[in-house]
Amino acid sequence: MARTPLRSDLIEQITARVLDRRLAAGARVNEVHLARELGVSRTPLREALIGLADRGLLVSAPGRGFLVPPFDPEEARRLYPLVAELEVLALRWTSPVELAGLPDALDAVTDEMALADGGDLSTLDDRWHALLLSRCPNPHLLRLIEQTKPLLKRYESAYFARHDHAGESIAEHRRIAAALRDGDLAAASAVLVANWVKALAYLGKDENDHRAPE
Amino acid sequence: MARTPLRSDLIEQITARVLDRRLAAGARVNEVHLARELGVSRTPLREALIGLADRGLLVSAPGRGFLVPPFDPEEARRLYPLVAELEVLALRWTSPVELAGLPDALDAVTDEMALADGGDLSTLDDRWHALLLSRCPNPHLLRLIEQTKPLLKRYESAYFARHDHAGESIAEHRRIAAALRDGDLAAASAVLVANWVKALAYLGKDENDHRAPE
DNA sequence: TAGATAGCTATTGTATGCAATACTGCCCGC
DNA sequence: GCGGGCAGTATTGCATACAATAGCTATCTA
Repeated sequence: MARTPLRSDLIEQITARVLDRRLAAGARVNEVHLARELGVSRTPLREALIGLADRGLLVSAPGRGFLVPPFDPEEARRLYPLVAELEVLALRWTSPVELAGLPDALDAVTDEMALADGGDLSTLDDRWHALLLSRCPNPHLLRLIEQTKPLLKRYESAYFARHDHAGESIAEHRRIAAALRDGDLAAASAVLVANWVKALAYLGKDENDHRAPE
Repeated sequence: MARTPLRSDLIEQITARVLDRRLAAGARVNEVHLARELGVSRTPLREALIGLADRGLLVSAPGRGFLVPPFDPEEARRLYPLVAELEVLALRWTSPVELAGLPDALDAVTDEMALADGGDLSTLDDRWHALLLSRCPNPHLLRLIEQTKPLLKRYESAYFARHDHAGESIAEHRRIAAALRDGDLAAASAVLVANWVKALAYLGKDENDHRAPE
């Protein structure tokens, strides 16, 4: 038998398709077609779809299967502060000594960001945030964060591509690391929230680009 | 076809079985037996199990199916503050005018609690908290809370039964409602967190009763 | 011509079937 | 007596089959 269930791989693949809009916002998911395309049967595919629906990346319409939720500026306005506050909470629950050990590693990733361009930026940003939270001892909080971020990334995918604000974001990352070095959790949290809010602000500029074609 | 998918009912029924320990902590879930017992086939049952595993109420052991996670005092110590902080966040994001409209309805539920006894207390407590959060405009945060509470309830089930602290909890509920009436969000939040933390403290007293039989 | 309706197809929701792994008990060797 | 290995069974994971609804098209009616 498979030592890693098919549905795990499928969740990743389908998530990728939602994020890069091969599965368009507002579109229904045809189980037979998608199963053919992914080379699996409907059973594990449905299991994956259910998992994604539980996380909110898909919605289940009884009798009509699953569909990709339409883009909704309001939803983005709710998701960004939510992730920001969850990350702050994770920081608050990380022991000071663990936090003190993070800044060097964080800055190393930031250095990479300064050299990288375009598509890599988003990946490195993910790595940076994952590292920031990596010492939080509350696995349930981390699970909630991991479940929520893909929803946000759907909106964020255009952020790094369209706006040349990488420098700004990088500077904020360094400020957060510096604050952690000083043991100033409040300052780190403030900049962290600002970082997320700013991402939302940039997003708002071209929110119409994200609407469902209808 | 079913207008409400079977898996929804199954999730409720299985959740109930986990909470009242008909599905014991640490035990494996036998899909064939459980499907027979619930009168459905394995397919929707598995869908329900996967949904529950996504929420953390079950864990998936590749090749070995699903099992009920063992009780872990450490986990309880993480879950209670998490739910407390999430509820505070929900309160923070509820508009002041909406909040001002809540206390009367909240106290009505509290009145019921004062009259009720035993098993009903937990249900009423749930109703009270649901009402408290009902005006929060962030559906994703509410979803996270709803997903997390069952995990906590597994630990909490002994709380209301074993300790005669109902009066204390009721008093705190009234203090929260009063603070909301005064528009004092900080005070309401503080008591709310204290309420959750106290629940955890009581829990700790007989945590050994919650261990898995092994 | 616009709207309703009936029949047909597409698609989902559930059940069953099949293959591979994990568990159990027993036997054997040490 | 005890641990390792082997055969048989139990159980999972995936695939397929079936039944019922949702949606679409075309025709009919007003």
